[in-house]
Parts: sequence; structure tokens; C-alpha cells
Amino acid sequence: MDKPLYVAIRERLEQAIVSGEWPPGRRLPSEKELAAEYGCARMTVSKAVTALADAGLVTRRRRAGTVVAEPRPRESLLQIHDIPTEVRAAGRAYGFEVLDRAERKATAADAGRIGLKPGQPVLALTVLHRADGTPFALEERLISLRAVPDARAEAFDAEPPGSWLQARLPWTDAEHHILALNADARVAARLEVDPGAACLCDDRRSWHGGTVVTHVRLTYPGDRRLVARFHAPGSRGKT
Amino acid sequence: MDKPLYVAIRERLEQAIVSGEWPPGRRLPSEKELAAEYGCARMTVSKAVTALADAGLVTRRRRAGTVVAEPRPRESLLQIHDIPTEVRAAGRAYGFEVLDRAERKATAADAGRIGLKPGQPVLALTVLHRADGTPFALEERLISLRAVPDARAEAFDAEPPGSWLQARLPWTDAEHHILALNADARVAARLEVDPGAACLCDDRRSWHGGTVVTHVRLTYPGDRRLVARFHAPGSRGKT
DNA sequence: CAGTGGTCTAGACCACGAA
DNA sequence: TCGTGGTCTAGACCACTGG
Repeated sequence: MDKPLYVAIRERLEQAIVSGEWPPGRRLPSEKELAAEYGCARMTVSKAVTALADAGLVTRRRRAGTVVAEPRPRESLLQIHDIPTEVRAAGRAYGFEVLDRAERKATAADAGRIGLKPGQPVLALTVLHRADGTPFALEERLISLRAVPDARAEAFDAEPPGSWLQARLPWTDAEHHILALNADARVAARLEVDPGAACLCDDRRSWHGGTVVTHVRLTYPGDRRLVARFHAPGSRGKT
Repeated sequence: MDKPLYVAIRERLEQAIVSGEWPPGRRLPSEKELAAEYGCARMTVSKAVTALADAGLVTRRRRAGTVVAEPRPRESLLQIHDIPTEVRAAGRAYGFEVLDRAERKATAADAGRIGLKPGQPVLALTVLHRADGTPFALEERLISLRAVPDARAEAFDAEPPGSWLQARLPWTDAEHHILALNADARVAARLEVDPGAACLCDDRRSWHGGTVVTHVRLTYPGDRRLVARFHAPGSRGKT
């Protein structure tokens, strides 16, 4: 695996948190205990736990120790952005259907969207996400089959492509372009909104290491909110 | 100031970079040199420079050293989001006008927006930003006068309030809520778009340390894009 | 090859704040 | 009070890569 020890420690802790094994409020072992557990210096675990705190997964206070943070509000977090998780977190039933699927060589238009050279094999998918049966988001995705050859054989019947991809090839970098559009007839029909209604588009490109993996355009009804939080580098931040 | 040494070092380097004193491509002193310069251990400067690299201000390569990064593309970066900078970076002439200004006790509606208790003194501003004379964004801002008493005496004739605030009380945390709206008559008139046109709203709340400083709603014509980039914690990332 | 950043160690002192 | 995290040291070895 070859990854730095502090990354491995961070991932193990992260896994315990996101899987729910350690629920919000659960206290983590102290740095000293973690150092003993992993047989390393305290600074190494400190680096791992500090990264979790920067990511907002845990809260650290002197004497009180490090505890798993309450999950942030119900809105879509731009950083995470797994639609099934988002819908279920709002207490709604999640469903999806693959409306269209095509495997092809990237056209010039595709190439511009995904950031690959024309001619590279891609998988194009259109997916509708639903919450309590109501259209929630329309997803138009391109997957680089060079980066993810397994996608060719995947039916995407158990999991939508975003979640499937995240499990196999988690992104290391993502770029979102966000814009507002008036719904055209096609989008209005899919999302069951009035033609001309303002919709929010999130064009997202994801990399794994230096490789472009996927491009997705998510179109939401306009009253949906995207939420992004930023923490100025090096500052201690708010409570 | 009592701030940690690695923060002080990061800020000094950051200052040299954002001020343009060290232009893109300029090589920074090596960690060893910086450690000698500041009279501290190499790990301390390493922490500072690593933070700059995480923020994308510099790129680091073994043997080649650390160099000031090329500034990222021309679109609004959600993390930075200074409108004059954004407009000028696109090679357009920037202008703004304060359309409305009122000092008042926070109403219940204000309180919800800015995250303060009702009755706290706030300054409410409406500002129109222009690029080459064309409306670029409509800004509706609340400033906490408890956090920024100087704002009461400021005319905002040289600088728009966003830039002015950033210079006095830089945010340490920011939360953006992004949504799409159909322009109502008032917004359409201000932005000179058709009524009903899709507009992009960025509702932003900013903190300095634990204190709410300001809330701003920026409304853009829908074809404007907001761009956000994320780097997964602990990963090495793309080129 | 040699210099750079990347990681890690085994200590240390201190400030904070819950008990 | 006293355990916790926050910071810092003065070394170390290694991987990578430009010259």
C-alpha cells in the first residue's frame, strides 16, 4: 500500500466515522493512546487527527479530547455530494433510474466537457434521482473508460454511478462550475418543473491523482441549495 | 500577536505572494533556508509551506523546490470571491455604486440571515457591481456593527464593502448557500436581464474566529459561473 | 549524483478548560 | 487540578528528480 502512515491512520479513523461505527459525540482515543495503538510518535497521529478536524469530521478541545462531530446540516455539501446520502439524510426515500446509457468514443463536445482527448472511450449516462418519488436531480455523466474500465460491465442497478465510482476510485480533486439555467422542455419534463423555471446546474469534473475520471452535470430544481464551507488556511476557525 | 510561529511564517510568505512581490514561477527559499532565516526547526517551516501548497498558492516538487503557482483560471473562485479582482482579472473595467444604505437594529428576518440575535446593530447595504458598465452582480449585505464598528463611519466610496471588510477583518470561515432564482421585477431591472431569467444567488455568511461578521447575498445573471475546487484531505492530488 | 521535499521520531513545554 | 491537544525541536532516513 505504501501510503504514509498518517494517511493510513486518518483513513482508518475516517472509515469508523463515516460508516457510523463511531456515532456523533463518540470520543476518539487520545493522541497518546492512538500513538501507542499504532506504535508511532504522537506527532504522526496528531497530523492524522488534525486533518480530520480540518475536514470537519471531528471536533477537538483540550482536556475534553476529540469527539466525532455532528453531521452538518441537511443541504447538499459540495465537498461530499453523494445524492443517496443526501436524500436519506433528509429522511426521504431515495430512488434512481438510468434513463439512457451509451458507450462511445469521445466527441469533441464530450472531450471539452470531461477534459480528455477526442476518441477516448467514454460511457455516457443519464440518471434521474428521486426523493419520495419526486424528481430530485437530473444527472448527465461521462465516465472515462480508460480510467475506469470496470464501468463498461456495470449495470448501475444497485447503486447510481456517482456512488459506485466513489467506492472504486475516490476522487482526489474536484472542480465544480455552478450556474443557473431556465429549464428547457426536456429538463422541465424530467424534473417535473415548469418550463423556464430557474434550475441550478453543478458541472463537476473529478480527478483521481492526475487522471480525469468523470464529468457530471447535475441539474436541480432551483429551490435546492448547494452548500460549500471554507476555512481560511491556518486559521483556528469558529466554534 | 501570540500566533503560532508556523502561522506567522505562512502569513509572511502568503503576503509576499499575494502582493505580487514574488510572482508566479518565483522559487521560494528551501525549507532549510527558511528554517535558518526564522531560527526554527525545519518541521515548523514545513508546516507553513505545506499549508500554502494545500491552498494552491505554491507547488512543491522534490529537488526542484517550491515555486509560486500560476494563478488559477479567470472564473470566480468561491474561496476568494473579491468582485473587483474577479472583474479586473477578466480584463474588464470595474465599477460599483451603493444603491442603498441603512443602519438599524437587526429585525427577526435580518437575524436569521446573518445569524445574530434580533436587536443587534447592523448596517444594511445594497451595492451594484459593474463590468465595463454592464451590471455584473447585485449585492445585498448585512454587516454586524458589533463585530465591525468602523463600518458605521465608512462611506464605501473608494472600495466596495466586501473588499473593505476583507482588508480589515479577513474571514476565517465562510459558508455559501447557492441557489437559482427566476429574476423578479426588481432584480431584473437592477441586473438588466429579462424578468424570469434564471439568476444565480450566492448567500454567504462569514466569520472571523467565532464571530459572525457579515452576510451577503450576491445575485448574478445566470450565465455567470461560480467555481469551487476541492482537494480530498490527505491525498496528493493532480498536477 | 546531490539537493529537495516527505515523513517520522522521541522527546519537550505550555495553554486551555472540563472535572 | 491535570489530562488533553497545540506547538516546537533537532535530529533522522528516504524518494524523487533535476542538473
